[in-house]
This record gives sequence, C-alpha cells and structure tokens, in this order.
Amino acid sequence: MVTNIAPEVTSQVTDEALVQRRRAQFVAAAVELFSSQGYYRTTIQDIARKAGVSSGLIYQYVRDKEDVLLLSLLSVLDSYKQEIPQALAGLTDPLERCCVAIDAYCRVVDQRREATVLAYRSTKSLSADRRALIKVSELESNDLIAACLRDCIAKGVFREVNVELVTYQLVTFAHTWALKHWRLKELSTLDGYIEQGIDFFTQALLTPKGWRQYRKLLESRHSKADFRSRPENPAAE
Amino acid sequence: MVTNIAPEVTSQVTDEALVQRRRAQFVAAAVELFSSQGYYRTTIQDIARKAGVSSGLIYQYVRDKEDVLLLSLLSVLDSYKQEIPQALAGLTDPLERCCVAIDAYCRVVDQRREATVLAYRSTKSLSADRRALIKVSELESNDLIAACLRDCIAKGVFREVNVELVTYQLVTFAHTWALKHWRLKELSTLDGYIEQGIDFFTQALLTPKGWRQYRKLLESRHSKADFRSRPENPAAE
DNA sequence: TTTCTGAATGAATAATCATTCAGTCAACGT
DNA sequence: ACGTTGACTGAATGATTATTCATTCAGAAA
Repeated sequence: MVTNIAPEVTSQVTDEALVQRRRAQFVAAAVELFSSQGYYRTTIQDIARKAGVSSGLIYQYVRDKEDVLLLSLLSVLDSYKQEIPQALAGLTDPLERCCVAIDAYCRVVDQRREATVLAYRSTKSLSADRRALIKVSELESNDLIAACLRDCIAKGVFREVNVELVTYQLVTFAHTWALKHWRLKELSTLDGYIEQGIDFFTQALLTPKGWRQYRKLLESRHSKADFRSRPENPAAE
Repeated sequence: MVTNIAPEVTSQVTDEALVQRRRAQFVAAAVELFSSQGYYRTTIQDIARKAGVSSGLIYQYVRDKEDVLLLSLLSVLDSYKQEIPQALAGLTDPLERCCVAIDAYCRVVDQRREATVLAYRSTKSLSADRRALIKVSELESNDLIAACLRDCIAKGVFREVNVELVTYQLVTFAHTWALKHWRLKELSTLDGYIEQGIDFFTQALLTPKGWRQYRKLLESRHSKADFRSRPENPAAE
C-alpha cells in the first residue's frame, strides 16, 4: 500500500484515508518533538505518547523511525509550496509578485521557525535515497521564487543575473530569519527584516525601468514596503 | 585545570601543552567523523580509534562526549577568525578590505565545507550553556565583517544600512556555499559564486562615490573581480 | 450470535554506547 | 634500585531505545 503523499513510505494499514490521518497526527507530534529536542533525542515512545497512541502503532504506518523524519521534513517543505502560490494568487505584475513571494516566504518561515531549523539540522540524518526526495522538493519550492525572478528579468524590470544563484540568496535570506533568530530578533522585527531585505534585493536587481515601476508600486501600497495587505482589500486602507 | 582555548572544558591532565596537543588530535578525528556520520552516529570508540588512542583516554581530556562536540565547533569558528584577518593584513582601502573579507570568508568555508555544515547541524545538540559559547564566538567572527562594512559606510562608499543585518546576509552568503553545495556546485564554480556575490552586494550597497572607487579598484586588479592575488604580488600579473 | 478482519496495544528483545575503573607502563627523583 | 606519579588502556557496566510480536478488541459480515 502506498499513499499519494510519500510514495516511498509504505504502510501495513490498507485504509488510505486512515493512513493520511494517522500520519498527519504522528508528524504533528514528531515535528514538535524533533524541533525542540532533536531527532536522536526523541524516542518513538515520545512521539507515540504525544500523539496519544501506542508505540507499536506507529510501525503500522511507517517502516522505521527515519520514515517519520522524512515525512516530517516533507511536511515542512510542503507548507512553503502551499503558502507562496496562495499569496501570489491573482497578482499579475511581475515586480509585485516577486516582492510578495519574498514576503510570503519570510512569513511562512517565521510561522514554522523551529521546523525550518529542523530541516537544516536533520536532513543529513536521512539515508541518501530519502534525502534525494527532500532535495527534489526543495528544488520545487525554489522554482516558485525563480519563476518570479525570471519574469522580472524577461520584462526588463530586473537586470540579467544568474537566476538560480540569486534564488538561493533569496531563499537563504528567508531561512536565515529562522536559523539566526536568536540574534536577529534583537536587531529587528519580522516586518523590518523583510523590509530591509526587499530594499536590499531591489537595489541589487532593478534596472532604471524597473525603478520607475518599483516607485509606482510603493505608492500604490499603503506604507513604505508593506506587501502583506493586498490592494483589492480596501478595509486595510 | 583549564586550558586557554576553552576555559569551560576541564581536563584531568595537568600538562598544559599535552592537553592542547591531545585535544587537537581528538578534535581533528571528531570533526571528520561528525561531519560525515553526524554527532549521534559517531561513538567515542570511533573517535578514539581514528585518533589512535583508547576510548578511556578521551575522558582524561574532556568531561563528556558533548565537550568533544563543543571543542570541534569552536575549532571551526576559530578557523574563520584566523583566516579573515590574515587575508586583510596590510590592506587599508575600506572597499578593498570589504571585498577581500567576503572573498576570504567564502574560501575558508569552501576549505572546511563539511565542518561548516556540521556547525548548522549540531550546534543545537549542545546544552544551553555550551551553545552560548558558540554564539559568542559566532558574533566575534561576524564582527570581522561588520567592521569592514562600517568602515565603508563611514567613508561614504556604502550607503547607510543596518550593518548587523547586512553582515548576516554576507555571512550567510558564504555559509550557503557549503550548505547548498550539492546544488550550487552544478550552477557555478567557487570563483564564479564569489564574483556574482560581490557583484550583487556592491550593487546593493555602493553610493555614487563608492562606484567611482569600485571601478578604480577593479582596474587595479588583474581580471574583473578576482580578489585572491594581492597587488603587491606582481608574480600573478 | 458467531466469525473474521485488521487496528491497536505495550511488554519483551536485542543492540548499541557513554562512561568508569582496575590495572599497566614509563619516566623520573631519590 | 625502588617508589611515586601520571598518562594510558580496554574490558565491564548500566542505560537507553528501536523494533517486534503475542494479544486484545471493536465492529462488519454471515
């Protein structure tokens, strides 16, 4: 039996819907425990206790402990792939899309700060084949950002740069908010962090033509560089 | 007994020089093993075997396994604090110093790629008090970069930005070469990565006055953005 | 009701390892 | 020579924990 979520992880249990529900339940408990105590310090018994089931039950839904880690990490990456397209929905201006994507990425990272750190901590604890699945998923979510960049370049808003390399800088910028939160939280708020980041990246990338659009974009927004509230939402005005 | 390297780590052995030598020996073995297998999968017996000593001996030089990890991580951070000032020695132009510092940072990271990843993987496996020592050391090495930035701003070469925040972007840029090497190595060489990074950061930071200096700096260099060979080294011409 | 299926339990198993410690050895001072 | 000191060894100890499996149990089917 195989779920559509993670085809590589097999389960003893036949009821597809139940598998989904149980795994989500285990992963929720596991992400919390792995994030706070780390993978190796967390026992299957811990996860079972937090999920309110017996330790043996988990082995009906995964092959081994590493499978639980794999599912946990995939769930974190999935939340990126969920939230960013959602934030972009309906937006067409390439520059705006790019700024909103960065903004959204930083905000998911902020919401799942511990889980983001977990991904950096624990991906290497996976076997090579399982790690490969993570890499694929990571590249997919990077493509959400890369597409925005390519669009801006095609429209002459950003200068010609190595898209993939700049994508990594953007992605890392978002991740850093989680990875170095112990220090960054003393230097800035999340909003301030995003604002200075977008300021920095636009400075580095905008063409003269892009600058004109950027200024227009800022005017159509409420405050300086706040990309949270959407223009079609006049309540926030 | 206390060494000057890590005052918090105590040793049974009295001979100060011996303590230094043995610890260096253990740390060399440990960094290699931790990097390739991870902290928890590496046993004290593994480290002892690789270092060519008995497992019991290690406990004459550290309190527990976590101490070995602490010393290992501190040694990685120390290599940053060694190499960057060394690369900057003799240089006075603020802009040049800034570029050279970034260049040097990326190159240490490249040399100690696995160890850099180890720092991200394993810092959280330390107890809070030991982790605090790492944080202090990290801030110290960040200051090497921050000082260069402040200098450039004071001289009007860079615009006024939040120095600490930009420092983190620079530092993270260097670390990313190690963290995402599995992908980046397919996108660029180290030299290319550094070049595009410096290009990117200067675009974001330079003032008009700074631009004039930057162009002059590039001309005095051999190829475009190669900050490796020093001008006082005519052999490379 | 009785039977059957498969989900769920949790005690038992089998390893794995950090840490200790009784004992060896070599160097040195007397 | 001989006793002392301190580095060093490595087998033994004691915990911890992933994984298994004999059982229980609830509900569907007959």
